[in-house]
Amino acid sequence: MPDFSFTKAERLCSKKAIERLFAEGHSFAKYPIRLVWLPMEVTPGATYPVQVAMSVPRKKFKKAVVRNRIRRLMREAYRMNKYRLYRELQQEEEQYVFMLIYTAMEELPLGIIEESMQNIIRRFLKYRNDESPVR
RNA sequence: GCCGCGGGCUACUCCAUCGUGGUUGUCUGAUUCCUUUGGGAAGAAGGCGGUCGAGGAAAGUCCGGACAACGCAGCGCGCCGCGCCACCUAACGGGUGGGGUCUGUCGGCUUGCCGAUGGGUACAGAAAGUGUCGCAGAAAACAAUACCGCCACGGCUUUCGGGCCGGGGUAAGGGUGAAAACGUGCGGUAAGAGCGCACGCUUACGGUUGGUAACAGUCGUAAGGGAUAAACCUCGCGGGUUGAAAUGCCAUGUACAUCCCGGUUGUUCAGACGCAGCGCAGCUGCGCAGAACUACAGAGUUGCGCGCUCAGGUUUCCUUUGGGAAAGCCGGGAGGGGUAGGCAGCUAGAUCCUGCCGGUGACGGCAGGGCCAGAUAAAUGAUGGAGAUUCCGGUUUCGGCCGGGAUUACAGGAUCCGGCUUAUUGGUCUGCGGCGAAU
RNA sequence: GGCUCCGUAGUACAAUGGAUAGUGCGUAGGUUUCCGGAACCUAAAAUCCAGGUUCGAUCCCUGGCGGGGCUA
Repeated sequence: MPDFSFTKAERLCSKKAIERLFAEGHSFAKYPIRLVWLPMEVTPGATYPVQVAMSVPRKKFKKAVVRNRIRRLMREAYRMNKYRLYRELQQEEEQYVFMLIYTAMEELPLGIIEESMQNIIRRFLKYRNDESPVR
């Protein structure tokens, strides 16, 4: 049985790292989520191959309750599917930081978000070595 | 029972699995330190278990505080806020009770007042001064050059009813306007007018009665006065500034680095110490450090000014002996560099619940019990089941049964409280008014 | 988190508390021209919302809504 936990070490908390991610990262979108990603130097002590942050734009969702709800749904979808990502990356010994941005204009049910998350993980694993950089 | 208006309370419940932030117990334990090499101490992270984990508005950030930092002799001017009275409160622009005023409903009649019962109310001063009042209207605030009208007088005219012209009187009537300078009656008059009188109304002042007071009643005197202060303003009261990104500590890092601007003055004085001179008791001079006053350009006092406080005042060189230059010191500014990590602040408090007592009430007092989020790219979610509520469809022996759906609205802590405002679904309790029925 | 400013036609801006809210550009129609441009004429089109003060509100006051700026 895969590990479904989602601890602090798996979250992206450093302000510097986030700034670097947006400055140098690559991205692609699969409705309703956009992924921004950046390979990092491999540190030997790291227990997780990916650190991730979720974001819901305030411009599209003015109410804090709605933003919180969508972010929780995104986190649930990531939590249930991240094992697919870890399985491959832990063999290759690669290190990445992710930013998941919600791009839809309305709140969607968990099923659609989860499906999109699986698609994004699959696409990332396939194309991560030949994506062109953004910005 | 129905309808309308107002107020209070509440915010689906339980179980299982996965996941999550704090805290705590226990186990494992990277790594570091000490060491008598036996061991001991600290401890990132993780496993398992216990326990707690968003709101009535957490929102808007509109008021008031707590708390913190800096500041604080005092005075004047300005600015901002508040504004019936009393009380509550830590405080308030909030609340409670009362007064005035406006207004809805009902009843009564003397038809514009009284009574009952609700609701609203930024409600000090317009009789200190200034400003404004478009259009209409004769006139819009020291009343008025009187539009229609009314009136006498003079002149002309006449069909003898009157008509026209002139300079006057008149604000009672018409008309205009949101607003026209007390109301009614009588007197008065050429016609009129608070011009006079009676009754009444309003306002101011003084007395008096009730009330803590606002205010109300009453008596007397005076007056008859447009509105606007959410126009300027006057009066009274209050206000130091900033705001948890405050503030303190640790870590990282540079540099007591660079550039620009301004300032760095004099006088007086007693005593102590050191040195030198002399006529060696002592006196004089110089030095060191000190006190008082003072000039300077600043800084602080966070709207400004006065005032107050603070700090700078040394060294070297040049010199025409007036001073000048450089460095140091003090103050201000520019630009640049570093960190954006951790700990404290940070959650036990004007606290919550229950009961009793005081008060019309807001609220206060006493007793007992409870601990109720502390995150920091920021924790509450997902799945399944049961109950409850509710909606739709079918069925019915009218009790229900079956199937499907929804669980809702508004909405997420960010230092913490007290209010206000705004958003809002359903349920429930309750006050008042009306209608209907029964007794 | 705190502070501050603003909201008027499609757009950029005006408007002592007072008549039918004005100007430029734009839009639509017309005149002119062989056609178009330019010019001229005409028209449509707005005070963010809800209350209050006032005889009367774009303006004054209160409360919402929306937008911008400053502050590390």
